[in-house]
Amino acid sequence: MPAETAPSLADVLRARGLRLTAQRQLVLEAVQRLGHATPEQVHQAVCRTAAGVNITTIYRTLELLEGLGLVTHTHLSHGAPTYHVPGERSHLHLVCHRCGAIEEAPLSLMHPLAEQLRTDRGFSLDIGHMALFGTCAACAAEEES
Amino acid sequence: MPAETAPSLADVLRARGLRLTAQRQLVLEAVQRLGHATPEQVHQAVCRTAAGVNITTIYRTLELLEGLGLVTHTHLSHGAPTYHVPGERSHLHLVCHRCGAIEEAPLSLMHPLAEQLRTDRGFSLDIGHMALFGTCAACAAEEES
DNA sequence: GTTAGTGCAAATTTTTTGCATCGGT
DNA sequence: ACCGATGCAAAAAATTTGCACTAAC
Repeated sequence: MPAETAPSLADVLRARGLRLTAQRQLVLEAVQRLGHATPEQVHQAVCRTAAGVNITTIYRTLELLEGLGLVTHTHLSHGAPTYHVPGERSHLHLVCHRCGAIEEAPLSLMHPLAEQLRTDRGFSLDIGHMALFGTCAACAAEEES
Repeated sequence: MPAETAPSLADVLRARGLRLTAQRQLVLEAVQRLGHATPEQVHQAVCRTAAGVNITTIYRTLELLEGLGLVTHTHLSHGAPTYHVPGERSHLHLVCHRCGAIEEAPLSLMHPLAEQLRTDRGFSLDIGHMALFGTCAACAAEEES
């Protein structure tokens, strides 16, 4: 088990004098399980276990967890922020601007670029989850006709 | 002057039986000039020339222009879609998740990756404008402390 | 003269905020 | 018991839709 990947929620919270609540556990768990999900989707997932949880709490909790470094968000396709656990289930998203399809690709494709950015400008690419936009093979074929 | 970069708005519209209006000209012009801008910013820019233009028209026109391939949108940092002319003023955006800073980098960094994606999976990366997320040098330094 | 395009207002959708209550420590 | 966290309702943003009027063709 990798040492840095498992800072327990309880510990992180306690370290800052924050409280461990069922909602926070559920939200983190949902984000981990879903891989990448919008606040809406997290809400639905959480509600499947604890029906009464308010959407407001989801937003507040996601924001908190992000501040704590336990989750991050990126923007896949259309205006919907999606949250995920850094380093977990890592892969690239190739989002087709034309048909909206999302395919996944191995993260290793990014390594050379990540390396160069770090060397050249000290910028550490978040390669946890990453969205790249373009035109998928199918749509590219159509456009040529 | 590159041949493919200048399909006149009038021509594109006429080809589809659509009408050339002042608003459409102004919106396209604003997107070109601003480089990358949210609907809101486009609205403000347009209103500086033609005060009465409604935000609704901005949304509708951006959608139309995107359908015509004259502009595209991507999501920089926080939930705000930004529109730009494909191939124009091209550069990478490096968005810092921590402090929100956006720095620009030359597009050439992406070429190897773009090449590989096209070869491997037929995916044409939209390298017109592109946002990469991560931690900037300044924030990375802070985090180490 | 036709009919697409625009402006306006209202409806939706998404996210944020204020405040009383509840529950972790 | 204290004070942070939650739920609820309402506010604030952001985006979309319906419809009558204007203007491009």
